[in-house]
Amino acid sequence: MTTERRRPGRPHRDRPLLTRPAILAAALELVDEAGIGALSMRRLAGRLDVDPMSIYHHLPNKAAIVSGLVGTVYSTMAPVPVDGPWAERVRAWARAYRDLALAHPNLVLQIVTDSVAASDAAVLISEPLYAAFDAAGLAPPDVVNAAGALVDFVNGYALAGAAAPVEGDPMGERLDALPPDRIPTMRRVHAAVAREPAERDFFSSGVEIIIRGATALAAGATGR
Amino acid sequence: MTTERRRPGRPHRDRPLLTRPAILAAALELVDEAGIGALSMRRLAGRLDVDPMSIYHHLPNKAAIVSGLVGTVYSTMAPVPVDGPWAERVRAWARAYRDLALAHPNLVLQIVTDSVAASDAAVLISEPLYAAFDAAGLAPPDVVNAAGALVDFVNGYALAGAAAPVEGDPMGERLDALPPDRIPTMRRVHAAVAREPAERDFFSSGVEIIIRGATALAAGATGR
DNA sequence: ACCTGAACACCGTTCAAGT
DNA sequence: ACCTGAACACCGTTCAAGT
Repeated sequence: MTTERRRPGRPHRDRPLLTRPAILAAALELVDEAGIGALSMRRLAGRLDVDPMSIYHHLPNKAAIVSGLVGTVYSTMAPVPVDGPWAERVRAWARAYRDLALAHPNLVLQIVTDSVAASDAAVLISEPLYAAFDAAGLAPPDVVNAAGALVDFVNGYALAGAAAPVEGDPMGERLDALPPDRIPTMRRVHAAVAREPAERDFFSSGVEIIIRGATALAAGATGR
Repeated sequence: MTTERRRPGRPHRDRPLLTRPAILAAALELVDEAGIGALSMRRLAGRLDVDPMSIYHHLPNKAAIVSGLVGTVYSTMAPVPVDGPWAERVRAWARAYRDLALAHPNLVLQIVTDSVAASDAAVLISEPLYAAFDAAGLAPPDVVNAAGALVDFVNGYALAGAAAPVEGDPMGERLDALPPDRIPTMRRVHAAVAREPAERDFFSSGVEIIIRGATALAAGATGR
């Protein structure tokens, strides 16, 4: 009935107790459940039932764990169609990237930061988006600018969605608390929207704005 | 010649040694110089030549220091014209907000996160942007969507600019390091841009895309 | 009211010691 | 090669004690 005490030394197994995937899986669970602040080497080790220092034999440091986590999440991005109407492919890419980010709200900050730091994994997932804007007939600089604008928009959106999950009408309450004369337009506009909610959601509208803006920009650049 | 030793007790002055603004100013210096990771109560106290615990008499905790910092930065946003062509006002707002964020690269993450968490200060600065899109004649839902898309874009852009300051052609090198068959479009597009750099910078293009997209969306919604 | 200093419960990481 | 455990240099914050 005595709890077995772990002893140092190489484990007598053909397979080691600890593996990189097992560590990352436990870390992702921890972050999903308790937030990025709860991810510490000691807590993670506790969850794996192992000495904190054992982890360092598989991942060099905590930063490597976090970027490993982000890489794992990138690898779950849903596939995007490689043919069909280009605008539909842009929409599909935006949805897939957003879903990836929002699947792990506690990791959004790291996902977004890594995406803008342009790690290999982050660069790779952008290819279908470039291909879609390229298929639209945009000139190379326009492809880069349109894809960048869309990525930045989704990054900003994901950050907002994760930081301030919407319940009821928090924006309305917040606006009511501020001095009316400082934000007349915001109050009026928000009141109008509250009376008659928009038929298209905020995310889709942002994507549509960028799709139409990119085509307009390209048309204008080539002389209309 | 002996360095004077600090003694506990209320200081015999008409003005206290420590004030909230003095603490925030020292904290901002610390963050600007050494990064957000260098901001600790002990280091900050050292810089103020004070016991770490003294700070807690002016700010309740470290989180309050960080949000105080963000608030200070918001308060430095350059004014945006309240009349003139609406698109020009949108451009001016975007530049002012971007400049605010990039003025303190080590604080960008906090600025952006706070902006999406919609603190009072973050809401207040958006009023001129709403006013500009309202002046453009957009319907209320379109105003909200266009302003949101622009804010999210600039947030994403600022994050990218701070996380990966561009030197030389890092994107080109990164693309060269990846398997060519995985990113054919990105390679081709980037090579074309490298040969003939775009005349308009990435940030301005993003803003322009959103301005044009918003007007196109509004025109389409009203039946044309 | 405002400042100090010891103490508590944590961190990430290095290093030597086990098998 | 892989796991352990003590140790080092940090954290944020509470609490009692000074004036």
